[in-house]
Parts: sequence; C-alpha cells; structure tokens
Amino acid sequence: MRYHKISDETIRRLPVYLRDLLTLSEQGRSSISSNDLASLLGVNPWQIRKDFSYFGDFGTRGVGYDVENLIRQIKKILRLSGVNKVALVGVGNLGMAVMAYPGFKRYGFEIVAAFDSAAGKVGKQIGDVRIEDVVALNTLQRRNIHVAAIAVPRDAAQETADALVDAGIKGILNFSPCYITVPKKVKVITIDIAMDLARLPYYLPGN
Amino acid sequence: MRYHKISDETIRRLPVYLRDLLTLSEQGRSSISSNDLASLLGVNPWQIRKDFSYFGDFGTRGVGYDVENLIRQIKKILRLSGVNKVALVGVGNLGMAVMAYPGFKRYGFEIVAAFDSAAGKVGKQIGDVRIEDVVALNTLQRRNIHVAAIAVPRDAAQETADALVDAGIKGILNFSPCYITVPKKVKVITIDIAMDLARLPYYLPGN
DNA sequence: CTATGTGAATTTATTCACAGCA
DNA sequence: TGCTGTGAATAAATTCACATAG
Repeated sequence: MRYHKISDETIRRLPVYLRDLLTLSEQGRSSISSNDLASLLGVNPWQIRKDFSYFGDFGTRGVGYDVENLIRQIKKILRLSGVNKVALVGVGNLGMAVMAYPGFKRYGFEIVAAFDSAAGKVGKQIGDVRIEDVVALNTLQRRNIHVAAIAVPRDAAQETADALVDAGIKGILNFSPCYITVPKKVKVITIDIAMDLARLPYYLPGN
Repeated sequence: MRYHKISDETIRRLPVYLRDLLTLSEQGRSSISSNDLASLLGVNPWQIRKDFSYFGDFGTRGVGYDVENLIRQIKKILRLSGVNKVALVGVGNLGMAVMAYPGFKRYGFEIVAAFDSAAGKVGKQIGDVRIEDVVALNTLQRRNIHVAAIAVPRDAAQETADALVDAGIKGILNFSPCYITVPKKVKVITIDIAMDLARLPYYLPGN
C-alpha cells in the first residue's frame, strides 16, 4: 500500500460499503470477496478493490475481506467510530422525519438537540429531545456539538447557517433547497430530494 | 452548437440550475449572466456555460441568459414540462414527510397515490390522497402512473420494487437504505440521507 | 467592450490486466 | 488455484483560453 489522496468519489462510496457490511455483520457473515460485495451493492468488484487499496491492505488474497475488520477500518477513515452528536434546526415535517429516521443511529449519529423559532413548538418533547428556541443555538459550542442539520424554510436557511457557524458548528447537513455560504473551514452537504426526483424523468423511456 | 451526449454529471446539475432560476423568475429577474448565476449557486461560470452548450445556444453574447427561456429549455430536457404523477409506497415517518414535502410541486411532481401494508393505515386520508392497500399496486398502470417512491423498511424494499416493476413503473425513487435490483429498462435513484451525513465527519477538522 | 460558446489542455476517475500472495 | 492489490490504459469531467457574436 502506498500513500494516495483519497478522492471524494471514494469517500462518497465508503458509507455505502459500510451500510451493507453492517448488514452482513448482523447476519453473522465473517468474510466476503470483492465480487460478492460488488453484486450485493450493484457496483464493480475492481472499483471496490481500488477504493480499499487507497487506504490499506485489508484483504487476504485467495480469501476475501474480513467483515468486522473492514467495518472498523471504514469507520476509522470516516471518523464514525464514536458517537457523533447532531443538532437539528427546524422541526417541521422534514425535521420530524429526520428526528425519527432510524438510519442515523446505525452510523453513530444521535440527534441530541432540536431548535425551532415557532413559539408553539418550543418546549415540546420529541422522544428524548426537548425543542429549544433558536436563540439558544449559541449554547452548542459549550455542549460539544459540532454537526448540525438545517431543515428550515429556504428564506431562513442562510441566517440559520450563519448562526450555526457563530455557534462553532463545523459541519452542516443542509436540507433546505438552496445554496448556503459559509467560511471555508465549515463543510456543507446539501440534500434536496426534489433535485434527485427531478432528474428521474430524463432517464425514462421516451414519451 | 454541435451534438454531444449529455453526461450524467450535467444532468445532475440541471435541476440545481432550474431550482435557482425558478427563484429568480419569481423575483421578477428576466436575465442573468453565467457569472452571476455561478456565484448564486456556488459553482464555476465556465461549468455552467459548458453544461448549457451541450444542448443549445441559450445565451446572448454580451448580455447573458434569458431566465424564462432557460427554465423552459431545462424543463424540456429533463422532461419536467407537464405534471408528473407519482405513487408513494410506505406511509411511515419518512413517507409522510415525502407527502408533505413542498419542493416536489415546484418541479411538476404530484403525489397522487399512496400505499401501505398496515391495516391500520389503509383507508386513512392524507390531504387529497387516500392510503390504499399495497395489493392495489397493480392498478398503477391503468391509472397512468409511471414513477414511484419507495419508503418502506429495508426488508420490504426489494419485494416492493418487484411489485412496482410488475405494475409497469418505469422510474423509482428509493428511500430505503439498500440496493434494489430491477430490469435494465427501469431507472432507480436511491436516496439515503444517512449516507450523506456519514461522510460529513470525514471533512471536519481533525479531532 | 461584455459575456457566450467551445476546442484544447489538464485533471480526475474508471476500467483493465495481471503480478503476487495465501 | 482464488482473490487481492496496483500500475498502466482508457475514459470522462473539469478547467482554461480565446475566438466570436451582440
């Protein structure tokens, strides 16, 4: 193994590998070849081997990859080993779904705080989390929360992002349908499910 | 303009361009340069010009692009011009959020049917849509619905996809956290928000 | 003089083919 | 022999630079 800068495309694929490896682990599978993993994931075996080769010799030739070891290594690279505390801003329909989404826990994420600006929502209890007023965002730093999800209406997204940056947030998952500007040191990943649906008709047979 | 195969990357960006162009249009803006659009979107101007050049000469040199015309052209390429009827399978937390998501209407999508397997949910009315039993999926073809969203638990995703393919569905937006196998003529786009969150810690400053 | 449109150059990512290890 | 790991080949996407049109 030699040093390589890991490409963003590889980083994008790692969570997908991890997802199915966790499932395999739950099913008691201890080892898997790149071929089998590839057909499970719907990708090419050499893509998987290439991706893995960027950061280590994980496999055993003639055998395959050890599932548990691979999980450990991928988690380490993605920095998913511990628990990642996440704050949510905006507890509307989407925010509620985000809070209820069972997939996060699997990767060590826990939504430990929720904020909204509507007086009617503040104080309400959702599971273990009590909705706080957005003015309390500045408590995030001292509470050791470095990642936040934005699920507010478009017009409030930029000001929410600004407040989060002021509160020391280092990574933002943006569900609002717009581009937000942040300092370079802050990483933003925007998810707009309408954007994905919008490219589906292009691929449909002619009509 | 010459013929080029439009790359998937370009197709992925078109809905993002469209999103902000629609906002500009609502704000009454009639024309915009690639530079201004680029800074609005957080991308490079030449990327925008290159993308647009793949399918037409939309701009006016020295002036910029006509917003309304650009919207019309992008919609035409993405086949978003009319109304796209969408069926939803799985009306849990995520399914409810999908139904309530205001972003779809903007691109001409309308969720006109919803299905669930839980007896307690079947028959319930959500807005204009009455939840139907999944056994009624086979009515989709005659109802002229060609696109469906899957928001069922992982273990039910593949069988749901199979049923949708049998029902003549041509495009699937898969919210379930797994790969699903379908015939080549059917297009699947998988959205797993946990996958996006999972690569965020990688980009955070070292800890 | 401004801003588009596009070949050419560069960079990045994917695919291949096979050497090398268990 | 089976499957990984990886240089080399190929393909694809991005960036540049500038000719061209309004």
